[in-house]
Amino acid sequence: MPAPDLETIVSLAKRRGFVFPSAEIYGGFANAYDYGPLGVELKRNIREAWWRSMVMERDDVVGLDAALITNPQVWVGSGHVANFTDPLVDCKRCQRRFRADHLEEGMYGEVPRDAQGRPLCPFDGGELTEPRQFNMMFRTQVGPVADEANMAYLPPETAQGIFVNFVNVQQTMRRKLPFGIAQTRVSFRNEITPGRFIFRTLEFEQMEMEYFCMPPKDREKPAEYLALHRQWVEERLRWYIDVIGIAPERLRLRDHEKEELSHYSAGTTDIEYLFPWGWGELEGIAARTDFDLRSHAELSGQPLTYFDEESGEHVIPWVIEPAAGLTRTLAVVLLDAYTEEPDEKGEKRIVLKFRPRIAPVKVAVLPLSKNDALRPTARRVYDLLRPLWMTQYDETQSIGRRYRRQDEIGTPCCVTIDFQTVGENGQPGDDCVTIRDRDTQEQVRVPISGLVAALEERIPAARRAGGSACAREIRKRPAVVAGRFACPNGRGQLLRTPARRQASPYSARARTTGSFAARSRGPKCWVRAS
RNA sequence: GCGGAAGUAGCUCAGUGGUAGAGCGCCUCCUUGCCAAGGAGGAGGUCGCGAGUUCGAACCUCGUCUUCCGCUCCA
Repeated sequence: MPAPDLETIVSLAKRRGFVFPSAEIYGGFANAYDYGPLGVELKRNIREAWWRSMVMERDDVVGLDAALITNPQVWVGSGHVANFTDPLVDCKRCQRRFRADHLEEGMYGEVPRDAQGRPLCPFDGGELTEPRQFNMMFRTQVGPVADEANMAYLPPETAQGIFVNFVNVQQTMRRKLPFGIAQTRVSFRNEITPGRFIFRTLEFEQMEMEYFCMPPKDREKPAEYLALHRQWVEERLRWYIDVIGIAPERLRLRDHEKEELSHYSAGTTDIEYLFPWGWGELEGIAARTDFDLRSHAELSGQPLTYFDEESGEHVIPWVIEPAAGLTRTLAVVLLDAYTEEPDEKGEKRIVLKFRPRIAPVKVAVLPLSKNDALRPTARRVYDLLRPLWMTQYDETQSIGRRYRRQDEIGTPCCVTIDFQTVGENGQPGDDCVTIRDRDTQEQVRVPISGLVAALEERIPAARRAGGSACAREIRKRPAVVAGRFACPNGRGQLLRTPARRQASPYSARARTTGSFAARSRGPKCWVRAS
């Protein structure tokens, strides 16, 4: 079905406790949202799925959690103090807004000018306001005295905490290139533009990884480096399709144009999603070269280098950065999971078809009716499941209504206790319950003693540290079909054919790089979770 | 930040100067034995907030906050 419009999702998100406008009792606050009981679970599940794919299941990436408020020099070294500032001018006549530097750089062609040579509005020649400096970093101060010496920034991105810790991590973890450092945390940007729901907010959570590799032999033609960038682009695209379950037809890759590239980047590819308002960025995979390490080394005076045994030289690693938006992914997951289908009576059934591992609530325990005979057994089943999965118990109103409630929050399995379970009219119960599937609405009857095993078929096992995939999902995964990956969720072929494994671009580190390739491309990654 | 539109119950909305409303949802009781059944009852709104006009304002005026659309911006 086509993607729902944004209002449908915003309304559902609030009605069911996923996302609330922030501080609603005080009239709200622009570009800020609060995550409700289901939203926090959904967010946590996405974050954990990322961490699992990026850190736990890999042997070449380690984690980090750096301070948010830190030495402001970090943001000088990163270039944000200088480059995150836009001089803005407005046309007094038509109210259009421009960046003063864009006018001077000829982005609008030859700009009309007044007698003093100052630029005028390129559209109607109106007078422009004086430029106002606008830095998108939030400032605060540390300690009781509010002066410039105590000034600090809230981080506008996640990457810098990783760069400043490069040597610490590399040495304590005894890492050889290539390796990565991953981090998920909140970032802050003083956006002047209202966002669309949680697509653009003042604070947002990012999931970033910096992948450090040997510098190319030829800075100008870093073919191997760009090939590694391409590998990561494909790896990350597959994550959205295979792990999170986003429809491939609503995902695309977009390479940044030269003019669009950031000050540090040798190339950036965005993974975009088809939002209700058009394509929008979900994740950017940037080839950051050695910009950050070099810049921090120069400013701090500390060498941020890696000693290459083979050549006997200290080198500054080059970096690939897959930077994903966690809160954006959450918006996409809600949009993409939303389905409406007619039921038998022609009524609308709203279902959030989350992947089981992403679903905020995994199981609902529902006695067939609110009857004292059913309750003790139902509570016993609830107590059995609660330590294993996020579980809800509901006995109010009709069973059909409760199924619909669970459909609307995307609960994959409902466990129903009926009179056959507990027995009636003097007949003994069979101690069996039914499991009702969210998507097919089919039911199977299983003994309570086998309930956990039966649910593990459908839901990733909570006992295994969050679980990666459920048994049924793993069985569904075709490895490689005729040399091409097929999509495990049955939605067709992936967008790209995996290239033949090529000779390692980093001959000195062939083994490590090879393991990257095999892991990301080979069939192993499909069956890993079993 | 500019222009336009909007803000009334949890959600969707009606209500054009004179008693605050509907449907759905939610809660309780009864009923109900597998996909949003039915009955009875109930909670919940100083109509975004503040000021003004008026005998009287959800309604008119101004300000303000928030949201949406369009610009603009987006390392």
